[in-house]
Amino acid sequence: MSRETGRQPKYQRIAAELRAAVDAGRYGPGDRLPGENDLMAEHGVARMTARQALGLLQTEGIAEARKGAGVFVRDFRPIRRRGIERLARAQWGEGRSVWSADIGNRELAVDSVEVAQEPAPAAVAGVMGLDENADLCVRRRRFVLDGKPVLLSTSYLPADLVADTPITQPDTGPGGVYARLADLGHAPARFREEVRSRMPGPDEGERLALPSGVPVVQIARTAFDAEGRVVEVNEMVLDSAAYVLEYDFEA
Amino acid sequence: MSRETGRQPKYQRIAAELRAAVDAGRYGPGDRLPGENDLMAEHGVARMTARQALGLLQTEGIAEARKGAGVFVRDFRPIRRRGIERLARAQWGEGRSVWSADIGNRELAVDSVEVAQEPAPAAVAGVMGLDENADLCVRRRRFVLDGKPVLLSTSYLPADLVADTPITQPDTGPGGVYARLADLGHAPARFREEVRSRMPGPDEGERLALPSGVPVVQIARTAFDAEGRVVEVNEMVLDSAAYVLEYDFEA
DNA sequence: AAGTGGTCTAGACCACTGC
DNA sequence: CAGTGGTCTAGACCACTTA
Repeated sequence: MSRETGRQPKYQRIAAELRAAVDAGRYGPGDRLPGENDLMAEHGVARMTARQALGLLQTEGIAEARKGAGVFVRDFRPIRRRGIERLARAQWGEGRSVWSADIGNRELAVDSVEVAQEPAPAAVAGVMGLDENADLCVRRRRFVLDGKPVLLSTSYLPADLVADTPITQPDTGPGGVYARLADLGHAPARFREEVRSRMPGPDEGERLALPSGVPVVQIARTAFDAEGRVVEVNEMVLDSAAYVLEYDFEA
Repeated sequence: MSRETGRQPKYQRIAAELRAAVDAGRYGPGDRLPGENDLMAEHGVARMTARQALGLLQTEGIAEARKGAGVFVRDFRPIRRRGIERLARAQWGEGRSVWSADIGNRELAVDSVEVAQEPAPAAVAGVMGLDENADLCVRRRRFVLDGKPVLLSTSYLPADLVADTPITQPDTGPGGVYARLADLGHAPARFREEVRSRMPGPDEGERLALPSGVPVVQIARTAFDAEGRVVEVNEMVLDSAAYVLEYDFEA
């Protein structure tokens, strides 16, 4: 009878109903939601309308479609990435975090490494105070957690600085790139991290195996040595559903 | 003749073509892109297919639809938010940033203030070490830049600590909440910021006037006084297209 | 083999914007 | 008022997953 639906598109009403059901716990992480056919029958709408409703939940990161299988509730169990190790644990101790996050038994591993010498992208050249097209050593890595890719890292270093060092090799040895920079007398002394968020490009979405509608976090980390020279720029692209970034600092 | 299109859906091909045109600068920020009717004619596809292509660009944050007007190229001119003021300017100086950002003449202003006493949300109660349902002073604010809302801030403070102080008033006086906490002998000494990104809920999208497909950045800032007591939790939701977060720190 | 989501068509009506 | 994007229908074929 009634018609108390208000002036809201059908697909939004359907999405709101499903969203409420998830919030209320009637569907938990990993559970299968009603599919297109279910919604068409329940609400008497066309396929495209049911799709719009389910698409909205995916856009919001609540649900994830798996071809041929169904639409499922996503879970959010992020890695906690501490930007400032020095302060983190010592001063506070654990347990005072807003978002719980287990790193626990799960293992973060490098999936692929690629080292090349390339001309500097404009933004990186600007930060380093180089000419565009000046050569850089570029290290690209992909990190996987439990088999799922979660982080793309592209590290830029001045080619002249790192020539003929292990930094130009896939395996940089114990302590990694920063230890090798220290060997060269250019240990990083300060860092600047710039953080933003956006939707992935098609290439990034693929390399991170992202369900559609999941944003990425982009971190541009600049490393300065004691003299203030920029010795590295590292551009990272993170699956936003996989990470919480933590920064601890003093007033 | 040929059929060298590869095995890619039409709407992705159309979107890729538009994306390339934007990247190549053939469409600049604010320019109008070909609309649904244009794409239907040019590519000989149905309306829904043209819509999918344009929808993809919006999902990626490249374009923004304006009802009745057209689809336009978005621009990204973010505010630079410095997490760690103490270090930022003194040690480096400006100009070594990957993403340029002007704050310049544009003014960040508070749009609405709302103060209330409410029971603690579970996550906040946990951080503060309180019982759930313990009363908190809750301050909700919205910030606008050039008339566009960019930040929603919800600040939680222990009700007993701030009772009968200006903190319970909309206007907290010079120096704001932190100055008043200092007056009480609980000046914040340390901060923890937890940063994540996700798609906005429908309410957030509306309150921030977000075009569809734009993610938000969520910051949970915990303030500790010198004794380690949690004196404030501030949950912020930012328009990701409006902000770059910067954190400077030492190795 | 049955069911699922992914893509696509060819129509339609509406509200809104811009002139 | 003409054009735009927003919503919606009623079909269709395909690739994929699950069993």
